[in-house]
Amino acid sequence: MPELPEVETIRRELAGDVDGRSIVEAWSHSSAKFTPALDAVGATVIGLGRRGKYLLFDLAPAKGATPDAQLIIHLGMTGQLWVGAIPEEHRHVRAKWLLDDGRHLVFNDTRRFGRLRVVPHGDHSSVTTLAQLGPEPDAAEFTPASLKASVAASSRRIKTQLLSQRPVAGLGNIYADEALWRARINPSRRAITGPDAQRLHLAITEVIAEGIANRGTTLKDYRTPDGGTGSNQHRLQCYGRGGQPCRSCGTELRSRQIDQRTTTWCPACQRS
DNA sequence: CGGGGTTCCTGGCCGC
DNA sequence: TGCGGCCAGGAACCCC
Repeated sequence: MPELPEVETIRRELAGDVDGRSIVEAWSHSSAKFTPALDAVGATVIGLGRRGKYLLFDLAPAKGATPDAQLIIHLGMTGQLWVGAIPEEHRHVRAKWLLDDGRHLVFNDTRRFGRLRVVPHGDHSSVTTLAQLGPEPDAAEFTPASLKASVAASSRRIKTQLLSQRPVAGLGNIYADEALWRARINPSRRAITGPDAQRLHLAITEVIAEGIANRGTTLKDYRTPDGGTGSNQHRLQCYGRGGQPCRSCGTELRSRQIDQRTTTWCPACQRS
């Protein structure tokens, strides 16, 4: 499931193929999640950015002009994005844009949890999670103090809060479990101390940076734009390891649902 | 406005 | 072999 490291890897590898390209025509699946793809026809892509798990294509009316719109794409669970041909096995193309170099920007999404939209440039008010998104993990505004304050503003469980994208942007189920394990914080906690916040802040910045360095975590569907896989799945210490021994202390890791998400933790290292 | 519940989706896997 | 049931889960959306 593309989280920040996967989306950032896609952004880096896709940017050179779309920058400066005009969109000649578009096609989309009939779902309202994808039909806004057609709104990008006629525009020129003059930059590719990212906030959290959202890709932001800067669109201008002409090459080199100031952007007046943005194509926002969220990849959901199984979204894939690349520039080039559409091989036979990709049966779940949900949108495609013909570029002025004759190639297609392709959005393939098996389970249709992804979505996209074209908005006035910088106006994210119609994408609520994006509008309320917390700071990037590597931003100066993201500090142990900001993390502690954000968590204190709600009484929900820490795992739930991290997935809400408000204390910090970009964590999904994988990197949230990894960060909490590394910081030795129980996912069911509803408040954190100053030292907890220090450890969790460090753990989040580390797991995200390492995920990017490893070009993302490929468990099943995630692919980079060139069709390759990430390698971070070989570095996971906690996610998906319920019933197996903790890599730190040997205790059997436990799993249970928190807000309908499978959550794994070490009952010894991550005491309540 | 925060928070809880529901919904969207397909494919892989399991047991019968 | 076929098939029903279950599971994976990010975020929009509705409602109180």
